[in-house]
Amino acid sequence: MLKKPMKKIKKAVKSDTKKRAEEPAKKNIQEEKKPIPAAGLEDDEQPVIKGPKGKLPSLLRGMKDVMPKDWPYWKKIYHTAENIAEAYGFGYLETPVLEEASLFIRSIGRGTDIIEKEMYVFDDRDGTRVGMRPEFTAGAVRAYISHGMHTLPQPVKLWSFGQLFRHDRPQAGRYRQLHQFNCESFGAHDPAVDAELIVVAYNFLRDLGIETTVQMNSIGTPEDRQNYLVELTGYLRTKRSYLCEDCKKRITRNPLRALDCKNESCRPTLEEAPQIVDWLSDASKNYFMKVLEFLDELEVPYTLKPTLVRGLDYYTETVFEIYEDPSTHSVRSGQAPPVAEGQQSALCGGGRYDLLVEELGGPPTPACGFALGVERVMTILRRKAEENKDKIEKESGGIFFAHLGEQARRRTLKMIEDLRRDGVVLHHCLGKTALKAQLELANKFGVAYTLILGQKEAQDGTIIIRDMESGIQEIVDQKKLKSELEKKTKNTKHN
RNA sequence: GUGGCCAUAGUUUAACGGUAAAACUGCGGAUUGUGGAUCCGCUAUCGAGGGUUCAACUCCCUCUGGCCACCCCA
Repeated sequence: MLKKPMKKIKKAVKSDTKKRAEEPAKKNIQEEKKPIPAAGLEDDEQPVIKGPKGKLPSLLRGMKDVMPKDWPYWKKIYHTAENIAEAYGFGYLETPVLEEASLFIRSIGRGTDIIEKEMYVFDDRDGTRVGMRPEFTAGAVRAYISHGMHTLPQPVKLWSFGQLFRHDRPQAGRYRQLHQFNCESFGAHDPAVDAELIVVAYNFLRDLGIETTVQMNSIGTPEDRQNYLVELTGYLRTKRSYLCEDCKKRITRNPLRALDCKNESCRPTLEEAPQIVDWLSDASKNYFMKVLEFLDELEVPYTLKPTLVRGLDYYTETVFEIYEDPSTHSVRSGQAPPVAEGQQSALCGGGRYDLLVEELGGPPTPACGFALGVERVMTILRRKAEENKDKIEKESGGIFFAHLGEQARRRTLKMIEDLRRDGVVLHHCLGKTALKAQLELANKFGVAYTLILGQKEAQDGTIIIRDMESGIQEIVDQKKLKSELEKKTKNTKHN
């Protein structure tokens, strides 16, 4: 019925775009791309009812819709995060997506990629320079200070879950709008705090069925690090000719990254490079040892990774990253896993930042935290679901309500309303009159039972309950419907 | 930000320098009280713009988008 009009609309759309295109045909593309502040609104303000005008705006690069079929995964991840965080005594904190840009710049650091090329920054209508949060810590610190949380019993433990924005080049497991599960612990300089955070992240992943290993390092105090960097760059410079092109660039840009070089030819040189551990003060070394002891105690598997540094400026002492344990990947002979590319990137990263609170204007407050990439976890869960064919998504169940005849149709809504109030998950389609069509739908929804209310039943005050698997039907008094359903759904649940 | 590969219906995939084929899904139907079967019908001017050509989805360029590597990060 709708086909013809649709076709017309589509054609109209096409010809419309063609006309538009023809007029400014001589204009080059750059001109068209110029921001058109007022005109930008015009299209949107047209009444949409008449049909689409022009091309459907595409999804912004690096953005992603969460579709109904994705939701079971999201739900699972969110609830796992919630359960874990609250079990460990973290309180939920939600800070705004928008903050003064300077907050992020000051905390993350001017030279970092996140600030230099990834943060979404713009002037608000009142001229305030605002940034969309590229990470959680800065906002949490701001909240800690501005709400005077240092007067609360320490440590103050906070967890957050939400979206972040980074104008990065999209890739598998990497988006411009991303979600993180974030935990912070303020006010305690205590190895147990670091260890607890790691355990929270580790257990979260384990609860989701992901086996991981933690990579640990300490980068000491800023002074330790500075001294070490001088030494390291000095070393790399002397060995310059032995290094690959990338590493040569890294000497000035980010010497610590060079240590991580995957290039075989660099390895011998880099293995002899000075290690940061040797440049830590005794206090830092001691502290780090204690963190590791706690991890041993907690039976968290970890490896030491002297090359581990974090990309954010505020870190001090303990830093860690969590990766999926490669040995747990089910390897299919010869074939590369289809979706598994995200495995190389860290699922979680974090560390201690003892100076940040004070730097941002708060009282001197040690702190530690981690961030966990939800999309990356999701990639793994998806892959696992595919491999094991255990579908989280197929939570079949629920009930379909079919009706037949005017009288029944009229009563249907009311009955559905009552059932819903009792927590029954109901599907129905009042628009369809044919019972056949309704049963077809019921089948597609995958419900366990279909209720059939026909003319006869409507008059008798009865209703049919049809078991969709066996096809067995029974006629029940409408008044007994609730109790009958309860019985049945309980039974199926126990099965 | 740099480099490589890619872009056809909702999805997965064909073909061809002369206006596109199929599968799955969806919707409608096969005389309104019975589903998961079958059959029939409908749904794409081929990501966008420009160029070459009598003619382009098919060749070239630009843009946009996707994937991957680097970079970086979660």
